[in-house]
Amino acid sequence: MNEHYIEALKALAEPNRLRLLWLLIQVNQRITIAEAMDVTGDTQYNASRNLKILYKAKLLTQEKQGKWVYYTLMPQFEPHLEKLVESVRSLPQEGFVDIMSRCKKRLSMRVNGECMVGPNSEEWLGKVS
Amino acid sequence: MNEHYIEALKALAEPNRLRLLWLLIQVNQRITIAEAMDVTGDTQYNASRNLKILYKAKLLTQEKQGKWVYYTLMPQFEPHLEKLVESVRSLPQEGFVDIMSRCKKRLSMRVNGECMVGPNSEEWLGKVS
DNA sequence: TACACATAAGCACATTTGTGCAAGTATGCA
DNA sequence: TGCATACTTGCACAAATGTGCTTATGTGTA
Repeated sequence: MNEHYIEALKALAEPNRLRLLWLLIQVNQRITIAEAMDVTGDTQYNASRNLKILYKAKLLTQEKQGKWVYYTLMPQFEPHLEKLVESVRSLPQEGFVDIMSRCKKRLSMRVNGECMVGPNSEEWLGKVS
Repeated sequence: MNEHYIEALKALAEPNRLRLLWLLIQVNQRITIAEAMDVTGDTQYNASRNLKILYKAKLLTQEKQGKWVYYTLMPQFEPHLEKLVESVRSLPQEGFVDIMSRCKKRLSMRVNGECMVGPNSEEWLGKVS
């Protein structure tokens, strides 16, 4: 009954995942695992695993497109889950400014809203060096 | 920075503690460990430990009075924490009806708003048998 | 002072959770 | 058809977390 809610709380009670969801809320945009890796500096395993955990907690939707997997913020309709997401949304930006600018840089490499290059590309490394 | 927030999420991501906080929100009343034990059926150790974890996460306040320790919902002023508590408040009552009636029974044993009897008292066992 | 009782703390142990490494699946492109 | 690339899964292991049992602390009362 509220196992679903507990699962969402657990998913968020980990700094990397909280950061990921915060990002997805703020940029209001779907994101691939490759992009998440570049932005957070996480390994491929962790980026994939953490996004999947948020997905299983029904906080994100998943959408496969060619060789990319896009994750998007999932709209919530039950009041308690809606408020939980709002709570994350109102987290102060303080600790997130760096991540936020990296994310914007990474998303600017899109073409027609589509991710084009994989993780640790030349283009990306040039941009953030 | 948001370690405090993470700590609150972790504190809530456990069914017994979520239930305790939900109760404290709903009854809008301080509660002793003895009363929590009777209401939830938890052992003394777990009731004490879980209330303390919620207290350390700054979701409750603690107040010692004679041999009793009262815990009370702590008002939140930062938006993200305020909304987190509101999220718990809007959890559907479904799974909590039983606990809620037990809690009201237990609180009706108070005298002038003070807890008088310890856990597993004759009076309590008579009431719920 | 001695005793009863409410709560806290220490220890051992099982379960869960996070992480790195390595192998597997699936898609796009030459 | 073969290869590079995006992502997933399985395994081993360390760290964190939940629980029961027992023992300590601290308060009220006779």
